[in-house]
Amino acid sequence: MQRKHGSAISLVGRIHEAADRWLVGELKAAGMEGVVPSHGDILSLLFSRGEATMHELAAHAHRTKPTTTILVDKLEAMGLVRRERSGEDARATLVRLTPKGEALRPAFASISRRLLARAYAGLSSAEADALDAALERLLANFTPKPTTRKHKEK
Amino acid sequence: MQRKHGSAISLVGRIHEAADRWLVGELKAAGMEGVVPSHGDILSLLFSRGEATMHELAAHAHRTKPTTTILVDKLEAMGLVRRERSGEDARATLVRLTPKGEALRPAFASISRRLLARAYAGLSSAEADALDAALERLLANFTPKPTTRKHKEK
DNA sequence: GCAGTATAGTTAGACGACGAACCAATGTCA
DNA sequence: TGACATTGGTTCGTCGTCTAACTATACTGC
Repeated sequence: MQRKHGSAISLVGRIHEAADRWLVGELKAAGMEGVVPSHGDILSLLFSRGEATMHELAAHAHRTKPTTTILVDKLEAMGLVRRERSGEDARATLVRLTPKGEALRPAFASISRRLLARAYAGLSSAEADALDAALERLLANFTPKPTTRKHKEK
Repeated sequence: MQRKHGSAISLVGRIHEAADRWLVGELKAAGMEGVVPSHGDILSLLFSRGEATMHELAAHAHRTKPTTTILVDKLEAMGLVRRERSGEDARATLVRLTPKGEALRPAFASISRRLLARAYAGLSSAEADALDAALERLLANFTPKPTTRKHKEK
């Protein structure tokens, strides 16, 4: 009996951890010591949208609201973002980049680019596409709620 | 430039989390409330080897030694394993299954089997092989070079 | 208007994991 | 033989994350 396929889940866990470690190192090297991948997800939405509510940030980072509170607390303490009460809905908090946060945009873009380059290194374009498709499938296989939502963009 | 081909890292993180949640649920359903995937890695080595040192368990579970100490503490508190001082090397601790731990073997095998079935569901055998190969590649891409530990040149 | 419910966000407590520092036993070698 | 380095494990403090419970504001139907 040859070694059968079946290591995907274990590999996925290890890739996740290795990529996170790599990211933390790059962020630190770029002068963002203590910034962690989830902070990156927060910032990434702000870079593309300008402002966002805690709720939107949580959804984009795939983190819970309490976690998002803590993440934004830290970014605020680092002076990278600021909170602002929404005028339209007094319950909502709008988070926005400070100039200091905005200044990180290029470093972030560079790290993102290098992350992908490193991840897909050694794979042909076709292999990369097949990988993405297979991973989407795996995720769907483990996602409890079948949202039955069609992919609009693929 | 067509979009896409670049979500692998994000997907990997989400698959990892989703699979962990699924596993925790299955373990709980099998009467192992509070047992977590890393505990499963510990037990899995014991099922196949009979006994192991803390060091070996840590390596197999891809966890640090302090973490492994805590993991084994809990399994011991649950009565699933016991520690034993090694006769050959008084520094080493041998961990072994208790009868109660041994009794979990079939439930564990079932969960493992269903984990893989679920993960690879919807993929052909060729696709599954390609996925495994691509994931091995990704992991290698992020694994700090263990080979040349001398001066590195880029 | 107001009661009941839903939504935005925070606080509190728990847990898994890690790095640093530590102790104890073993190995090395002059 | 004895000093020093190495290895096996644990303790301590911290971090990121989660769930549950809480506050405050908004919405809805009568």
